[in-house]
Parts: sequence; C-alpha cells; structure tokens
Amino acid sequence: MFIIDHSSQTPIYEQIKRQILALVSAGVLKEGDKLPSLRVLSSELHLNINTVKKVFSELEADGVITTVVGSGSYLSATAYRNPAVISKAQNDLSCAVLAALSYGMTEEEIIETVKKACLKGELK
Amino acid sequence: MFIIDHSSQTPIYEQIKRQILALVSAGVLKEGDKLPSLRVLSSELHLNINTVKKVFSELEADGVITTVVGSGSYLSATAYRNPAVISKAQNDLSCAVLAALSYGMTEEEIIETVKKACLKGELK
Amino acid sequence: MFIIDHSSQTPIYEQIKRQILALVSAGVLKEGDKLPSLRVLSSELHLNINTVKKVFSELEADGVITTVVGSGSYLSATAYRNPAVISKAQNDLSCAVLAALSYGMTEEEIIETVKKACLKGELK
Amino acid sequence: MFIIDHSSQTPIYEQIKRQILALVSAGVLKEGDKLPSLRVLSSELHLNINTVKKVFSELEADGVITTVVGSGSYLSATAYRNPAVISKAQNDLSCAVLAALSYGMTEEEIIETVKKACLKGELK
DNA sequence: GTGGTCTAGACCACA
DNA sequence: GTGGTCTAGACCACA
Repeated sequence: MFIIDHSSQTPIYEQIKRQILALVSAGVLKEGDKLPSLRVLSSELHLNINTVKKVFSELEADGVITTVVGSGSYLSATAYRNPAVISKAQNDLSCAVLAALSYGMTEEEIIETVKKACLKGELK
Repeated sequence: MFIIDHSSQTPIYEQIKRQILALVSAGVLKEGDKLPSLRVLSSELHLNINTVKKVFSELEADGVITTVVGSGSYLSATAYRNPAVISKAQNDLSCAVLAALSYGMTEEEIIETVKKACLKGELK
Repeated sequence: MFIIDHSSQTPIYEQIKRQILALVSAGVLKEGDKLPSLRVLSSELHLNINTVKKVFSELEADGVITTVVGSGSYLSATAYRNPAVISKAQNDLSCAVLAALSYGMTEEEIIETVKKACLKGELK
Repeated sequence: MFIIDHSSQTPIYEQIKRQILALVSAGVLKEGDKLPSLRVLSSELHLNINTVKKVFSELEADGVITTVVGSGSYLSATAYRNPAVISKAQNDLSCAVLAALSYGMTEEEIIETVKKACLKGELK
C-alpha cells in the first residue's frame, strides 16, 4: 500500500503523507475517494495508530481530506494541487536554495543539482 | 553578532551554525580567524554554553574549525567551500525537489521557484 | 553490559564508544542490530542520559549507527571496519610511535613492544 | 629554541616536554646541563609561565631534571633513557595497539602502520 | 582566561 | 515508549 523507510531521516508520518499526496497529484486518488481507516492503515503498515492519526489530521488541516465521524475520510474537492501543499513545497525549495547560496554554492551549481534531482525523481 | 529566532522550528544551534557558515562563504571569516570564545558567545547571545558548544563541536567534526583547549576556536584551512557543508546543502536541495515533484509540481515550476529564490538570495 | 571506569583518564563516553566498536569488530554487533535505548543504557550504567547521547551522536557522525527518532539506534552498513574508526586508530598508533622515537626508543624496541601488546590483546 | 604547534591536539606543555626529552635522547642535553629559566623560556616562546612551569614540574617528578631554588634547573643523572619516560612511551604504544586490535585491525596492519610511522620519524 | 566532561532536569516531536 | 534540544551548574585540564 505504502512504502515505509524506517531508517529515513524523514518522519514516517511525513512519508505516508507525501505518498498520499503523490497519488493525488498522479490522479490515482480523486475527489470523493475513501481512504482506508486509521485502524486498517496502522495495522497493515505495522505502525502506531498515533502516526497514522497525525497524517490524517494534517491532511485535513490542509483541506486535502474531509473526515466524517463514523464513516471515514474522503478526498476533498481541494485535494488536487492543494494550495497549502504546493505552497509548502515551494517554501521548502526556497529555504534549501537560500541555504545553498549562503554556503557559497552558485546559481549554476544549484540549478544543476536541481535538474539532477528532477531526473532522478522522474525515473522513479 | 548573530540573530537568534527562538520561535523558529530550526534549532538554535543550527541557526548559529548556518550564520557562521554564511560568513565563511562570504569571505568575512577566513582561515586562521579566531571565533569568539564559548563563554563570550553564549553570554552575548543569552544562550547556555552547551548550546554554543554544540555548534562548535559540529563545525569541528565537519572540519570547518579547529579547537585548541585553553586558547579558542579557529577557522581551519578546509572551512571555505567545505565538502561536508556543500554535500549537505546539495542533499537538502535534492530532497526538497523530490518532495515538490511528488506533490505534482513540474520541473518547470520547480526551476522557476528556484530561480526566484536565487534572485531573492542574491539581492540580500 | 559495559564496563565503566570512573577513575580513568579516558572520558566515560569514550570508554563506551570503544566497547561498542570492539563488539562491532568482534562480530557481536552486526548491521541492523538495535542498540539499547538512551534511557535503558543510561539507567543501567548509572549515567546521565546526555553522556550516552554523546556516544550515540559520535557513532552516528562516524557512520557507525543510524538513529531513528521514536524508534532507536541501529548499526549501519558501514559499521564494520568503519573508515573513520580505522583511520583514527592508525593516527593514534602513529602518534605513539613518533613519541616513542623522540624519547629515544629504537625501531626494534618499538616493534617488540607492539608485538607484546598484540599478543596480550589476542589472548583476551 | 623549541617549535610550538598551537593548533596541535597535543598540549603545548607536552610538546615542549617531548622536545626536551628528544634532545636528551639525542645526546644534545647531558647530565648537569642547565635549562633556560622559566621566565626566559616562557617569554621566548611567548607562552604563559604556567605552561612552562608544568613542563619543569613533570620533568622533575620523573627524575629528568633537578631544580635548585635560586639557581635553576639541571639535567639529572637519570635523564638519559629515563625509566619513567620509557615506561610511559611503552604504555602509550600498548594502549594504541590494544585499541587498534579491538577495532578490528590485524597484527600485520598494525605493524605496517608502526613501520611507516618509524620511517616518517627517522626522516625528520 | 580557554575548552571538555558530566550531571540533573525540563520540554518537545515522533511512533 | 523513542530520541532531540536546551538550560543551569559543577568540576577538570590547559594556557
């Protein structure tokens, strides 16, 4: 269902969140689709329920999903290219770029690194 | 001397480390220059000495400074464009790019964001 | 679990670090093995958690272990014959040899001393 | 007179001590020879007087020099191949060898490293 | 004066 | 439960 890398620096809740958002941006998950329940997800991924809870509450806060008590969580209309998500991605990018500049990397080196990462991401 | 944002997500020791590295890459701090002592820095920044100690320990582990007991800490020959520092910056960049891709941003949008950040960084 | 000599010149964190590295080189600890948690180790060894934390931080900086927040610390793939560790051992050896030479020991006497120490070490 | 490396890991007092002992083992300094006074040494080497004091008191404790109040410090009869000094050198060597063994270096690798260091030391 | 080690303990994020 | 950050403060070695 999802691939968890327990040895990654990225928190597990962030890994799951990112994979759900990737499925949304790829068009696999669409408005109205139902997500698996907290319990199903946590037991299938062998995760603490608090971890999955955190994923759902953050996605809901961003307006990606809507949770209906007693029924489940559903992709909301604002899921695709969700403003909060895109804006966070842009902000993270900018921060990494500003850090790289301050450490003495040139714009050319930065763009080269970015293009390499894009290539790597698109191959997956 | 350094600007500390106590409400930032970034740990204080990381904030100081970044500012020192930025001074190195800007050529303000050069090989052989002496950094302020732990006690002076910690009292001027109103921080515990251990917080500043952590900054110095990490910079020393990366080969940016050399510490001499009883004398102080000095910028080392490998401070400028230090390999560990550059490699961390590249890695952070790549991670941010991969995240942006998975959220549905295109390579064009990513590079546009990066260029804007570069412009913003160079204006400073 | 580990033997601590509080009266030794060698810092406690260094003593633990050495014993962990010895277990790795002896094949007792292998890639993927989990180390005891900071709290368990510090309480069993009657040490402050920060002392044990320092051990783990240094081992992680050298690439011997990988630490996952909320989960624990694990031996990494580069633990066995870790380059940073071997290189430090060689450097310490060379320093001791240069000191012995300057005090007037001959190469023959030095090698004899080294062989005796090897014998002693292999008997353990 | 003496060469001080302020950026070395070895404490300054240890560097001076080693150089004095090296002069003894090379036969340059002999029984009865007078060492420069604390003040002369500390001012010529631009060192804190406490640093030089420490050198002299350790050398006296080992029986390498004898200090006569109001007159100065003189090389004693037990200076050449002084037992305390040789025994410390042997002990340091053994410790470094035992550490190297515990980190997984083989006897062959250790002896190779030692021989390289001897070569380096003899060239100086 | 300088940095290094260690303790005790608070508060946080993540699982 | 896990590790991460930060503070306050003691005591040490070295210059």
